[in-house]
Amino acid sequence: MDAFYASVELLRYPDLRGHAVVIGGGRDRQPALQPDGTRRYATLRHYVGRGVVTTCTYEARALGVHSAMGLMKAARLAPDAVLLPVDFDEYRLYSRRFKEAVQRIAPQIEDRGIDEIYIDLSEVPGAQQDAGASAARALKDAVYDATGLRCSIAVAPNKLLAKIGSELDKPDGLTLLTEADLTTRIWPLAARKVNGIGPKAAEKLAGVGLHTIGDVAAADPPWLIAHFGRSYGAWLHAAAHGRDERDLVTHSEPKSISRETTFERDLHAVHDRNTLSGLFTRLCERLASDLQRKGYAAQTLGIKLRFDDFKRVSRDVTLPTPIADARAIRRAAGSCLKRVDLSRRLRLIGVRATGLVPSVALLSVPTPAPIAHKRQVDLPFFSASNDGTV
DNA sequence: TCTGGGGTCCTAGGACCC
DNA sequence: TCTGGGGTCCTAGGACCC
Repeated sequence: MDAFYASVELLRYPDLRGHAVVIGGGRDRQPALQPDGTRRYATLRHYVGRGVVTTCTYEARALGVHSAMGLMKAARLAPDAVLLPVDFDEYRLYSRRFKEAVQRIAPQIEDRGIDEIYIDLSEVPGAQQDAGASAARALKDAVYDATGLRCSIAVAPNKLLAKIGSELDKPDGLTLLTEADLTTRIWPLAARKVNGIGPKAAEKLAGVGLHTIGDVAAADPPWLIAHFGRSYGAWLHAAAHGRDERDLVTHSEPKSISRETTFERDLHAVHDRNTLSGLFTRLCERLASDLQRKGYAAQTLGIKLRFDDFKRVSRDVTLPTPIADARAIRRAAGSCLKRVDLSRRLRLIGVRATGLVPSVALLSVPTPAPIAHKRQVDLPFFSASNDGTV
């Protein structure tokens, strides 16, 4: 989907169409309705805080603003850009709508987050004609009819090329790629355009003179393996040659559920003990409610901390029996916290549940093994969750 | 005045088991 | 005075993605 969050906001605030609009920040910045019926929007000018740009309109991008940029920096580049708060419930609603519209045409889809999917066209009637152009156009039309939103589609022999191709003609793009296009259209692109080559790998590649996908394709495979490891090196070679055998993944269970928060100012474990403790408890409560709502209990609980120097640590603990209630989560997370040196100020704290088991399965579990592993924390064997399950 | 929040996957070492 | 060869689970950290 093109500039997804921003485009959803434009449906709600059509008077912002054509303006630089940035979605991001935490605090409520809901546009105020004035007596004359017009809306008054907050702008980036004078923004103070630690928020980042989640998405922005193409007009804002033209000014140099992009996703993940700090709002303070964005404010310098585009002081008059409108700043809107994120509204995930609304985006999820539109996400469902566009995915359902696609699914009516092509039932086999792989979810890649709120605004992105892979679609298997191989069984879709008519998709083999004109290299998939009319099928792609039908999908774009269906998405627009269902949501009023534009998307960019690439039809390609595999997921790797489809993903690269979908970026080539944004916004409202339609790209058709075959293996014959590899050398002319893919190889000139920056290596970073490959899904799986991130900032670190791109920097390392550039350090040895490999800048484009074609550069990587031309590199000697044993050399790539020697420098990037057996698995990643071999993958780099295959990816640069447009090879990708991955199937569509149409169903998956969550592996982890987490909640985290960045403080408005850095907090110290001793000096800000009460504030920190309250925030920590609230995170555990939100995590517990997420787990219960989604029907999971966690075998392993962990914390994530980010210090004022941006260094990150994590600790986790595996429990004798899965838990989902806030008090047990708070206790387990608290035991993790005790294992960290907290002399530095904290910037972020997070709680994470892994080893997820469907909570219905817990009903048939017999008495948990009473022998405590040395790493296990001393916790009650049973924990009752809020919905009454044990 | 830097740098959100929610995820996945991989690696690597140590404990432990057969 | 020499210490195999598998395997799994747990923990910590890091790269990457949306």
